[in-house]
Order: sequence, then C-alpha cells, then structure tokens
Amino acid sequence: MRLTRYFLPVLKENPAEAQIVSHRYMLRAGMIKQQAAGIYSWLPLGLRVLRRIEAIVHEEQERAGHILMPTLQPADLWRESGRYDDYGQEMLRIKDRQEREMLYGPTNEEMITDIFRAHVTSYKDLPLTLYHIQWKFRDEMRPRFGVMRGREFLMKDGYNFDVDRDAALHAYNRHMVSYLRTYERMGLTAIPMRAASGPIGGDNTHEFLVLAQTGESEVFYDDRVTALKLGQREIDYDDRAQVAEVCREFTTLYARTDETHDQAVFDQVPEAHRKVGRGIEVGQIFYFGTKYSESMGAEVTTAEGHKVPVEMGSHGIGVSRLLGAIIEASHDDKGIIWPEGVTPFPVGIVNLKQGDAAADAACEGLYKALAAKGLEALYDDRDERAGAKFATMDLIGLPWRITVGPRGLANGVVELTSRRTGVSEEVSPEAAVARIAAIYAGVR
RNA sequence: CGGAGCGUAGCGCAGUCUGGUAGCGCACCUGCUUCGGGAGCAGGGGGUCGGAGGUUCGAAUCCUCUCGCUCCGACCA
Repeated sequence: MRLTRYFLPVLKENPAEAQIVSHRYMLRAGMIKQQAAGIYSWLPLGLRVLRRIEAIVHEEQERAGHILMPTLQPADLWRESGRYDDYGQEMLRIKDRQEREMLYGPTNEEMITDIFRAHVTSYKDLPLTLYHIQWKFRDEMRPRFGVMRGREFLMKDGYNFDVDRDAALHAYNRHMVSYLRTYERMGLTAIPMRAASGPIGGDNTHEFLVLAQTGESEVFYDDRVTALKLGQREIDYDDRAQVAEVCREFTTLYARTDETHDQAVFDQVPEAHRKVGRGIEVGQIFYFGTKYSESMGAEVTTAEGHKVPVEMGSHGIGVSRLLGAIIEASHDDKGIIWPEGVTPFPVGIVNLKQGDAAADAACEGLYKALAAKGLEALYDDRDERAGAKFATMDLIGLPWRITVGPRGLANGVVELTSRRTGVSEEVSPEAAVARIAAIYAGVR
C-alpha cells in the first residue's frame, strides 16, 4: 500500500478525551474514530489489525463449526432462560415496527441453544462446538478507555455441547489450551485466572488476563506464571490426558482476580513471587452444565436410550478489546510496537528523498519484491521530510522499517530497523527482503 | 445512576468572572528556501462560539431549558 493513496489520518497532538495510552495511540494513529460514547468507526489501519486478530482466532478454532448469528435477537428466547429479566439495564432493548420486543445481543447462549435443539437430538452428533465472531452491545453505565471498554464490541463466542460432564470438562480444557495458543500468537502473555461466572452462570470458569497498569481488574498471582509458555509443542486436542496436563501446568500456580482471591492461600506463595497488580480481561471460558439446556429443552438421546439435557460450556475472546490490550502491553513513548502476528503491515518502506530517481526506483523495487513474497509493505511515498516519515512509522508501530536514501544507495545498501529494539543494520535491498520474508515465514 | 467538569476552526487551547460583534499553536492552501528524526520565511483560506428560548441597544460572555462528551464511584468481554 502506498501511503499517498491510503487513508491514514494521524494526529500530532493528543485528543483530549483519551486517557490511557492505547486509546491515545489508536486515535493518533488514525485507527478509530469515536461516534458516540463507547461506539467507534474502524478506519483502515485499525480495521487491518482487527482483521489480523480475527484471523488468528479463526485459525486456532480449528475444527469448531464457524457460524454467524444475528446481532438482533427476539426477547422471547431470553424469557425462556429467565435472563430477559435478569440481565438488567446493560441489555439494549428495542421494539420493531410491529411492537415486537427485540434486543441487541450481549451474548448468545440462548440463541445457540435454540439452534442446537432444532437440529441435534442424538449423542452420536456430539461433541459439537460452534462459534462465531459478531458485534455485541452492552450498554455500559460508563464506557471508557476506547475499545477496551466500549459499548459496542467485537467478540468471538463459542459454545460446546457434550454428552456428559467429563466430555464437557474436556471441552473446557481444550479451549483453555487453544486460548493460550491464540494469545501467544498475538504476542501476549495472558494468564488464566480462576474467576467468577457473573450472569453467564456455572461453576467452573477462568478469565484470561493480560497484565497492565491500566487493567480494570485487580489480580493476585505467583509471578512464575508469567514465565509459562506453550511454545511450539505439539498438542493433540483429542488426548484428554495431555490437554488436562497442560491445563494443570498453567493453573496450578496461584493466579486469581479480586473476585475469587483467597488471602490465606495467597499467603502460602513464597513472598519473592507474590505479586499484586492489574490486568485486562481478554477472554473467559465457562463450564455451566445444563443451565440453558434444561430451561430451554435442549436434549439428546444417550446410547442407553435416555433423553438428557445436553452439557454445555461457552468461551469468549474480546476481539476488539485485544487491540487496546496489545497496545497497552507493547508500546513506547513514540507510539505503538505491533507484534509480528497482528501488525497491520509486515514492514514499512521509508523513502528519504521522494523524487530522487535512484531512491524512487529502489523503493519500487523493494515494494514489488516484498509483494512477490506475499508481504504487503506500507510504502511512505509522501513528499515529506525524513523526520515526519520516521515519526509516522514510529507512531503506527510497524515492527520493521526499511529506510532508503541516496546516501546508502551510493553504497548499495538500505537500512533495516527493528521498531522494538531500534537496532538498524545496513544491508543490500535483496538481503532486506530476504530477512523480512524469513521473519514472517513462521508468523503468517 | 450519584458526584465533578467540559462543549469556541480538522486537532489542542485562550477569550466567559468585569456583555461591545472572535484569537493563538498545529494542521490546510500558494510561493521561495530547505531536505537522514514531526523545517524556515512570506502570503492565504476556514469558525457565529453544541442546540433552543430569554434578558439587553448589543450575548461566546448573563438567565432558563436541552443535547453531547470526559473524569471519579457502583457494573462488565
């Protein structure tokens, strides 16, 4: 993408309404535009990152069935589970022209149960997991922090259906592991913490927290959990013992939110590892058994011929919120530093002397060579001074930058710079392309 | 929803107390010079002051109502 043809309305000054760093940078980097309290338009750069995060979520859902449920739901479905009255003012209630009561979905347990009961009646069709990524609306009393606490937000929510409790708990564990992988691919350390279930219900639930000063939850943890990594290990999601072992590894050390914190247990953590901090919640998994299947009549026939309410769980990832969480976890005083997994463009090309025949040709060559490797660079071809181009690149946070100028070209080299470390090296254009391709070979 | 504050040019702000017909920086446009970390000089365009009503010879400024946004608190992916 050539910057002269790209809609990237960057701001030099901080918008007054933005209080935290991720919100400020998202506005300054031209990623989002607020339309009402907690409701945002996604501009090209922001949308690209949102789509990258979605892509990773999709890829990690592997065999789960991808569906799409509507944003608007009939109120009657929620009357069946009893949540129409329980959910309160946070639920946006609407009437259509026929005076039918509708709501803008804050979550989809009722609807997925309705889909399930219409089509599944036998244990032979289990286990089943269905998920979608859809906009949700929760009419927060106080939206804030940009996309971290918006009213409209994009969420991946999945639902598993199993024949018995053991199978459902395996589904729970499977999702815990897949979520760990998902966050790691985004360059995040998200710690599973024992949590409270809230309006979803159920007795087994973990939240995934990214540690950050600006987090909304107070967290208590043994800091050795932050060193745990899934890495490249092979995992067979059908292997109950292996999946359970990974979960045990990640949930044994103390890690809880204030809702479930137990000071007596926490005191047993060695003092050197005992940490209190704040975290951003980026996902949650639930096992809630037959809460919805019983109230809504979602039953399956077992091998023995009995009808039983299906065992269920649900799992969510705050897709739009993750943009904010990633920025909170990865930035400096110049701007954002995107992890390779979610960056809007893999690399930026800065032409220091637009209009110089050699510089222009070298940039075009790099741009095409990268494209040939499937890497779309953001080429700053504006007639701007070097400082302005560097400032823009630093702000929008592309992890790699290739700087092209007459001075280097005279020696046959361009500069390859890491946004994260600031380290530059002078290499031939061909070598720069090869390096970038190698870096992203393991990422996309 | 309770408490506090703010709406003046695309963005950041001054002017409001002490009414007299709107200003600064950035951005934008033109020209010249500059050109490896948000350039300099000169010239220029743009707002009727969130909205409605009222007081007054006269309202961004005073009064009433209203809409929106932000911050603190209670709730949440």
